[in-house]
Amino acid sequence: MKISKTLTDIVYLKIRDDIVHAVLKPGSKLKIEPLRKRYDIGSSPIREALSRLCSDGFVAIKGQQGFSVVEMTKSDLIDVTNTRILIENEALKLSIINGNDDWESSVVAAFHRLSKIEHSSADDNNQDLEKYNKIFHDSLVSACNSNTLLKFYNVLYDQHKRYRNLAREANHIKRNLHAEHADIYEAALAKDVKAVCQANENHIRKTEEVVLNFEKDEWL
Amino acid sequence: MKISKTLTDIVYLKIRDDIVHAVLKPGSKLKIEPLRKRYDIGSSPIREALSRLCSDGFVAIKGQQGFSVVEMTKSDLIDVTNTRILIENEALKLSIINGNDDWESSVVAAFHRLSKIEHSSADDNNQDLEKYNKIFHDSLVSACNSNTLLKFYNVLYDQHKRYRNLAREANHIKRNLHAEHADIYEAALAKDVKAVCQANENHIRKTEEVVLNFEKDEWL
DNA sequence: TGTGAATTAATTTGATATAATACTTATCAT
DNA sequence: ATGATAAGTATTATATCAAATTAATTCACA
Repeated sequence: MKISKTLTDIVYLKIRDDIVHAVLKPGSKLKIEPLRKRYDIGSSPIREALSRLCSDGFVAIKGQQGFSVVEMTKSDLIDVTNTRILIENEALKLSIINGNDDWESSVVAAFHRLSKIEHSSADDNNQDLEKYNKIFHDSLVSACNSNTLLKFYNVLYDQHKRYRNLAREANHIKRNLHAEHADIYEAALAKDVKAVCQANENHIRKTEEVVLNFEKDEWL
Repeated sequence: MKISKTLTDIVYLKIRDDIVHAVLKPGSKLKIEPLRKRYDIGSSPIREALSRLCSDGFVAIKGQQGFSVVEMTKSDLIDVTNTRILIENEALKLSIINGNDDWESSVVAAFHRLSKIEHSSADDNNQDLEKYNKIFHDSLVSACNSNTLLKFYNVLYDQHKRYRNLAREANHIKRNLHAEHADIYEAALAKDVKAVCQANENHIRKTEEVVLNFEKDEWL
């Protein structure tokens, strides 16, 4: 059997990525014809990708009035933050309870890899930071044994990432990401559920704290 | 401005309903041509509706091999049950904390309406039971003030309903649904968060209990 | 303001191209 | 000769495109 990604799959990931990185701006209309040109494909794959993104919560649809990027608002940030903490902490808890030695070593490996990137001070390493940050968080919840939690976790991770990208650009507060990750890491290896959840909540709430204190002109 | 539902919207709800009621069987392939005939529309609205259902977790897609109804399995039932309890209990908690008098009276009204149906012993009232059951549960969580939780709640409610329909048909255990609802209702009005969560968990776990004890031939 | 043509854009259809599956036939080792 | 496997062919179904339809929006004019 041949392996083959469909155009819909490809454009789904591209549009999702462009929304998360605010290349496609919150609230902006997603007209089919411009998207066709932008991604150089027909309207069907575009529409199918947008349909999936609707259920994921990145795109809104209004009957007969087309698609648009969902807005970013303070109340949405609060909602996404709280729900992400609920979901991710539950997944962390289960992962610690169920995790075997393979899980543990995958966490060790991911933390080590991420730490290296965090300490390197190259200017163009944001791509890598994003990538290995996700791999680290993925490894932590990977033993939770719940497809539903993992699905919600992935959606909320990227929804939250939209706000994180805002916070990073503004970059008021000096943030020690490595220390935050180390807190989670230590507690996870110690299998201390309560401490992991606390560290993870602190980590997630940092973004909320920064972005909620934005001045008007820093907000979109 | 005119109000107008798109064909995609309509067929999305129909297919979702047919999956929840096992008219479209778990694991079965969802070929476009038969669905076209069944719902009497073109392929695009069908494919867009199926794309949304993918992200909702009712439909699976494999690149170049089309759509299919997601399987029902014991491990999925356990997963959906646990996650639904997590989400719905959180929503209940927030609803009780935030709920004002309007919320309270909407709960009273919904409970009263549901009770009437539960006590009537007409044979063809399953449609109505489903409807007012949902309205009652909706009213309980309606003041939670979290769109994300409500979205997840709605998805999990229907995913769980697939199993509930199995349980209802088999109907081994005599189940006093009214008493279960009354427990939730009393605790909600008393604003007793802990009791509401316990009553809601009991309610949800009844289905799990029944279905997990099925013999092989009762399972799909 | 309100009404109605003109324009733009969304939705839907039907047709085409491409990939997966089923089926047939041919090949080879035992 | 027989059974297993591979290669090629026919069939079916998916994914995609492009055109047609229908609804929403804009704009001119009353």
